[in-house]
Amino acid sequence: MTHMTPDQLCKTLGDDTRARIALLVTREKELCVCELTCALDVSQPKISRHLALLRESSLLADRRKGQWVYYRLHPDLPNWVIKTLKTLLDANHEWLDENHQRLCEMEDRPNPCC
Amino acid sequence: MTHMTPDQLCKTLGDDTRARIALLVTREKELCVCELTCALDVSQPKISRHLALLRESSLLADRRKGQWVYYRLHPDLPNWVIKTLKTLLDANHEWLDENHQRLCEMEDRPNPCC
DNA sequence: ACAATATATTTGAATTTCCATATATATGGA
DNA sequence: TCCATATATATGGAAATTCAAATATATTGT
Repeated sequence: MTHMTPDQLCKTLGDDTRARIALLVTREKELCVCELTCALDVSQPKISRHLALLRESSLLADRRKGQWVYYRLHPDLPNWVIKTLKTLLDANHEWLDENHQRLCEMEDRPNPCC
Repeated sequence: MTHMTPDQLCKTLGDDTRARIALLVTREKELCVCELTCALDVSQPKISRHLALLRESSLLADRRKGQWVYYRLHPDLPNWVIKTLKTLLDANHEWLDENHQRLCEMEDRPNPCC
């Protein structure tokens, strides 16, 4: 996406699943699909579909590492987008808590971090 | 709305018309329906419908003053919502510029300010 | 009461979004 | 090559969203 507008960013984040993915990734720096599937406790195709939208909107970037595909915030995001994500994250840790918990308790994580 | 979540806020702002209204109101403190109709150059029923959504999501509050109805940011908004709006506004003045221009050039404004 | 202005709501159709299910593709190990 | 795991995509239908057009309501002045 050449130039993200406020409504485009918000539309991308205006869905429970995508907002949780985006804020978890903002918090954890990098997560793979199976970690997100576990953290959100939804089906893999559903996660994958929302990840595709987040990718297409240039909010997330992906890289494959072996059998896993990792998602992170897109390195070219304008500062105001990062700032917005951080504001949302900082004020809503409680809202994300259940997802974060499940992530921490996940077994056989590719890269356990907590 | 008892407790706004990030995805709910973003969903409300995830539409061109509503994002422009919200950011213009954030910038100008208070605007009436006819000012917004002029600034956005869209039909009155369209503005009114989106204002209803912004009202129902508790993002905006309204007050009637004579024949005009003024909209402002809802006084009970949590800080992170205000902060998010200001971040979006500060980084996107250019995006709003055309609307702001039309507002300034509007004739017979109830309360001209620029 | 009537007319003019400002704002809100309803209706119906078109479009978009979302999900579950099924299936396809990619990688690594045996 | 075959199988298991990880991830992506296609399909079809339900639900939500959006708009234009028509209409309703509220306020003010005459």
